[in-house]
Amino acid sequence: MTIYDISEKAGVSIATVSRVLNGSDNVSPQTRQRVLDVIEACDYTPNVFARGLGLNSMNTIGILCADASDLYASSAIYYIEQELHKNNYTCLLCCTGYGLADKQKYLNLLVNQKVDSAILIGSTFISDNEAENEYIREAAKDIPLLLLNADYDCENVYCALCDDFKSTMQATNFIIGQGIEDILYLYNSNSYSALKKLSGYQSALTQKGLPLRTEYMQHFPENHANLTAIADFLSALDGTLKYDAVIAGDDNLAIGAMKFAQKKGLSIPNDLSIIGYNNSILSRCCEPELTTVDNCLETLCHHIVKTLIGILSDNEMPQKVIFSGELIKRGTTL
Amino acid sequence: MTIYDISEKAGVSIATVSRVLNGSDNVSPQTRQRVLDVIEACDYTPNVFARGLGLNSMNTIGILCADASDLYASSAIYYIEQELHKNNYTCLLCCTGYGLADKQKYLNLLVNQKVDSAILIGSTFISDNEAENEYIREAAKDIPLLLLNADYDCENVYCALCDDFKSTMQATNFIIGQGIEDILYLYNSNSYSALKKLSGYQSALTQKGLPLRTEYMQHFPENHANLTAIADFLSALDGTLKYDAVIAGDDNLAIGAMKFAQKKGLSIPNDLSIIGYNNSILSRCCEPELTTVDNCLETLCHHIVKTLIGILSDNEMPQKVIFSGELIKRGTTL
DNA sequence: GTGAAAGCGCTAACAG
DNA sequence: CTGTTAGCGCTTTCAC
Repeated sequence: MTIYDISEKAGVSIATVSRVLNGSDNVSPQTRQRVLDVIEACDYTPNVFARGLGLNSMNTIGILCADASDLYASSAIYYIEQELHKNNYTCLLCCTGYGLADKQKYLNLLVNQKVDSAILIGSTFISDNEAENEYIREAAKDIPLLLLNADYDCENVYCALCDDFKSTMQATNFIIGQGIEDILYLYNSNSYSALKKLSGYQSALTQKGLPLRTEYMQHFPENHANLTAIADFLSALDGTLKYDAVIAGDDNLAIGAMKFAQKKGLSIPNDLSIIGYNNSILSRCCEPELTTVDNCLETLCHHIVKTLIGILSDNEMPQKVIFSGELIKRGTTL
Repeated sequence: MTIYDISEKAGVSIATVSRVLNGSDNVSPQTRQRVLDVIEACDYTPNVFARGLGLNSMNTIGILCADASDLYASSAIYYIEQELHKNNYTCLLCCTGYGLADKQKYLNLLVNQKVDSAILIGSTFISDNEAENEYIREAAKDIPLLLLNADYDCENVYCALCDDFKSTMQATNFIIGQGIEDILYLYNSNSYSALKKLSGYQSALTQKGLPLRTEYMQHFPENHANLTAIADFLSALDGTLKYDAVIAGDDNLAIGAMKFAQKKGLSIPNDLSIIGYNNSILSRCCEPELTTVDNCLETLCHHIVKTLIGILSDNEMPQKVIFSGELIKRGTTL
């Protein structure tokens, strides 16, 4: 069933059918209805490939994430897909992993697949080593790029992010406000956003006249889904370092810290305060529940899709929007 | 840059370029190399839409899930995407939600998008009310459908599943073996797989001569991501029902039961044993860690993609494969 | 082993 | 308001 069949049955030309299909005004109501009836009767749907070839677009948006099973990414994917679907876009999903070469390959693949745009989830796609961002600049020459929770200044690249610096600073201040000065910062990535958080931690300490001690900023080098490994990592540190609170770069790390504390017999929050980040489901499934930062993921996702639709409709859109996170106080802090 | 440009620069016809591009044998080594050099030099990539139009395929597989942020779905998506990518397929992701109408619309959308096949994640897509599966049969007329953890007998529909009946029966037997007879079964869905689990629970009881009491099979009607609501649900039941163990249809529900127990001051597993399902990250982030069923998701995903590739290569493939789950004993059982 | 040419099914000038 | 027609860029017979 093609546009030719429909045009024949409706007694019009294919151009008219195409007009009806694309909602053009230049069709008389009667003709339009006749065509619509035939389309309906035949249950006809235009061939998307032919349409794509003609329009040079298939209304597809690429979604890039390192790992779709990661809690942050999977929630983002869900929100984004919902919104894109409402706007008649289809989602091409790619899980790149954390290696630069694969990120490049995948983004390039999306460009070649002629997606209308790509959304990159998480700051892992932006490095503080500018040379490693070359692939972003390159892709942005072809399609608009939307970064979720990453900050990068480049033409045709749009960012929506949570102010991780401020949130982490607030979290740290909250701990300091309770008279705790020995605070371990635990992180897992060197992405832009991870470094912002770290720097928020540092600023809070500095502002209060507390010393910056590098041994109190620990980088956990493995996958944060391995909770036991996180606990073991802290155990290995034990004895060398004395601290009364842990601020973690994400909820997984914080849960790892809880496991460490439980193994060591520490009472939370009395002996050890813990703050996570992301307000993921993990923060609600432990006991006590985890104090964490809500980085307004849903808001960010809605915003990013709205921006995307704007761009694709040739509207001028802001290149960067920053939302504020919120500290959710639960049972792991006093 | 089109195939015409390449053919011109290489001094051959477009047919020859096309042959090189598609790995046809009928090209002399010298010509092939000359063409490849030009392609390389120009960084040329064929237009996917034109290719799609000619071949009636863009090497795309649809992935359907109810909710991509669900732990089970997000892991499945990750595994599947990896495998498909290795086989040069691209993934179109759709999150349908749990309503039948939306599932239908989305599956139909995928067919119209001319995906080569669709993978449906989770048994939510199959109902025990046969009329509601009509959309599956319909779509299967156009493209092969692969069901992950659902069982449905229909031409062009292939299933890979974990034997949820057996696993739940084993879990129940394990509890009974500890002398516990009052076992609450908590579930959240009426999907095929959910009913299989329930029936595994029942069979275990029956085999041991224990009574089947409907009030001991509780259906939690809300979203299982709301852990507090699960705990509240059990609290509301409190007093009307006496039980010493909870077997849950998934880890979320089990965590909800843990929260209930903790609120009530019950000691786990001494006062209450709890078993979850899926071996998700939730099962490892609580204290004590959750005894749960590993339903070999990764294996299922690998298998399903292998099957898919086989089908698309016109090989005869098994329509149904069943793997066995495994009870992972952790701290919430004796 | 290679080229010419006819599609694939649609969109969008352009003409009327 | 409607029809004719020329692409879009590729695959694939069919000749040579």
